Amino acid sequence: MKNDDAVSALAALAQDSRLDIFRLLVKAGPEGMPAGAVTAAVGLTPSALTFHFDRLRDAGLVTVRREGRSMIYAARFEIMNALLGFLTENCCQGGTDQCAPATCAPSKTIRRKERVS
Amino acid sequence: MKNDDAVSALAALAQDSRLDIFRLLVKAGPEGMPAGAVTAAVGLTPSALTFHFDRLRDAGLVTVRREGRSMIYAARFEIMNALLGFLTENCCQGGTDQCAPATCAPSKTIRRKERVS
DNA sequence: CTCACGTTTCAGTGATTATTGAAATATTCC
DNA sequence: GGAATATTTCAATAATCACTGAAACGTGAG
Repeated sequence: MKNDDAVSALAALAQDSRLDIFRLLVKAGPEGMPAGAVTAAVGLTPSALTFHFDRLRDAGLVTVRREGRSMIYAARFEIMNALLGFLTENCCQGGTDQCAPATCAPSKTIRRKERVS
Repeated sequence: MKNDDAVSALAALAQDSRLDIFRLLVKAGPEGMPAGAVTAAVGLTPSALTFHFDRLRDAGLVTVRREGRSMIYAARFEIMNALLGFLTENCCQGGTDQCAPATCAPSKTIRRKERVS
């Protein structure tokens, strides 16, 4: 992942509603979910949603496909993964073990106290 | 790390010059480096630099201290770490192993030629 | 004290962002 | 075909952003 790609991915996630939207899509898994369901969940107008989806899509973080009259959006985990890789590399070049590897696999095993939603 | 903190950290890094600046500070290590050195490296005016430093500082990603007439900026690795943790958690909740843990520990093995001091 | 240095503060500017509401588009059902 | 549903497109608007240049501030040197 190049510098520019990282910047657009970061920019795509650097907004309240958009981060919410992406988290929803991550929870929805590779199948994705229809735009309407996201609209209902985050409480924005449909056109505002389209605006945010476009930005996420430009950054490569989501895909979209039509299914009947619905548009199904889905997270692209590979890109999110690439972003994490980029950040980890750029965070850890100090060489002084500042970034513990433990930080990066808390999803299933370790449960932190900072569970906020 | 809360949702809002993540958004400001992401926003702080979601900009070309600022990402460059932060990477420089990461390379500089916990000691940090004076604002002037950063100015010279990224080619912006001093006031533009102050603008970006402020944003990074608001997000908690850097600290600053005075040393003589210089202001020494340094990356806060703990915050970057917290951001990575937040993103990893929010990327991996799909439960389907989409985010391999392998992505997260490339720091020590690979050494680049970009040794600058 | 005065000067030079390194950096910040401030006012101003053009570009981008998030949002709204109305109209247009695509699809299914009757 | 016509109505209903799901979503996008478009124009407009207020807020925020990145940047510039001039002035101010704090610090050390002579």
